Amino acid sequence: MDETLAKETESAESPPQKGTVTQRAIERIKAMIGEGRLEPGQRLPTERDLAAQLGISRSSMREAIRALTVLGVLEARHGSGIYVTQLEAGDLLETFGVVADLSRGPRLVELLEVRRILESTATALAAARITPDQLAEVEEHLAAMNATDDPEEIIAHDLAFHRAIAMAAGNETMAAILEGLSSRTFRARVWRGYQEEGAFERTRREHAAIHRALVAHDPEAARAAAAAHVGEVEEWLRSQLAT
Amino acid sequence: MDETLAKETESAESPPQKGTVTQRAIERIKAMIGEGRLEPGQRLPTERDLAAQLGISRSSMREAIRALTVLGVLEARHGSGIYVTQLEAGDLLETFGVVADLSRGPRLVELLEVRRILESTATALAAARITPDQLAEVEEHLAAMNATDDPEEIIAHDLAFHRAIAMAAGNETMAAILEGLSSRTFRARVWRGYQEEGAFERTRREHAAIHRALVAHDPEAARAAAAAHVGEVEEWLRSQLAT
DNA sequence: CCAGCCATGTGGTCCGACCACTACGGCTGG
DNA sequence: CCAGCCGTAGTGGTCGGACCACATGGCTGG
Repeated sequence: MDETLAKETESAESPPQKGTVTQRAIERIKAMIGEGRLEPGQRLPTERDLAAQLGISRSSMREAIRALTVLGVLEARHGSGIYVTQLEAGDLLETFGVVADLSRGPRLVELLEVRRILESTATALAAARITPDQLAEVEEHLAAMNATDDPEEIIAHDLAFHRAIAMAAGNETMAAILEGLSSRTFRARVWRGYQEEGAFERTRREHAAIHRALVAHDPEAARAAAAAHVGEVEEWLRSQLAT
Repeated sequence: MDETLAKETESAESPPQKGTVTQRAIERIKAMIGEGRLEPGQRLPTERDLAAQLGISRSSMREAIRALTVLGVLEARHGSGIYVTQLEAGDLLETFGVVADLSRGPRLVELLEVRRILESTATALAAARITPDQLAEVEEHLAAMNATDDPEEIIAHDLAFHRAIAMAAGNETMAAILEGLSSRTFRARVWRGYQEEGAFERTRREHAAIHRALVAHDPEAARAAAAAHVGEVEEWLRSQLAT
């Protein structure tokens, strides 16, 4: 019954001891992926095997896996196994939405400032590169947004409108960041108050301006229109804070 | 064998059933913070109490806590308790570094493109707003970087140089994002090859140009210098990919 | 030959025990 | 009386095992 000594014999480990066991496991797996020993889409060993390999309990290994799961690095399929995600921008930047959801006050303005910078550049790039097909999708959402007065639907198409433009800019990473910066709950929180001031008409005009610039393939006009569009919301939010 | 009915009797729960128990716990805690029921810095109930409150096991609750910990929302202090972080930009955007570390190939270029856009704007803002104290810190790192030839130290001061500028721009969120975009391992990976081409001299000149623009409080010059600085690395990396 | 069942293996959940560390308060010695 | 030590209760961290829910693929029976 004296299994106490069994622990001492394991002293031949490489990393002496730093941080919690789970934290080390997270780093180990991250390193495996970083070094290319685990390819995107590849299936990992079972939780039980992984735990055995790293010499930790299954509980700790599960915490490590859960952590990497919320980070968008791993994906667990019940009954099937654990897989490495495609490690695409969308996978890894999903957590960005959490930042937007939990930010308040001054930080919301900072977030919008970042969005203004990125969105204006993305829209300018889109104006130069957008294809007829992509332009058609943008127009589709623009029309759908003007055809309804259900706030939910308006927000959804507003989001899709900007997403389509970001995609046309040809930088998936930027598109994913902007997606997070405009996450559903974030928009809902801001729009509630913003729309009460009859800002919908102004929004419609601003969207039309952006659309015109895209059709004309005029990057500078697109940049200005997009910056003004986000800037409007930004200024309104700034004024709200002063209250 | 008919233990099937035992499940049906539990129908008196608030959330019917969606996703895993742990996932629900994560959302619940996130919601508590979002609704303001948990203030930054506040201490949470013990793991055991929290698990009991949500009607789940301690194991599942621990996974939820671990998930929120890696997201920078919670902080667990061994022997003391679990606390909500200050929810500042730095806390929540720490995970951004993971994206940079795990990205490869074309995505690295996209990442640098985002950085170029943000860094150039941040540097322009800094040129307009920087105070003598902040400028002194920038110069300190600039001098330290030129005074040594230890690659590790150079990278460290290079990072600090840009961080100081981002801080001077007055947008902590942007600074935190840029910090993640220039994470240690990310820089190390790129620099290894970049410096081999004797790019250090060019880097030094570019930093000097940025510094001059800051001293002159010339936003446009600062924007151009910063964009060129990041653009150089970007172009080099792009050429590497073509190989 | 094919549909449907079932054995197997996987992640998901729970339990209970113990360890490592912190914090706090009482106790001791000056 | 006070300072400092020390014990103790309480917390997060780790472990091992058991069982459940689900996915898969082979097998069986038609």
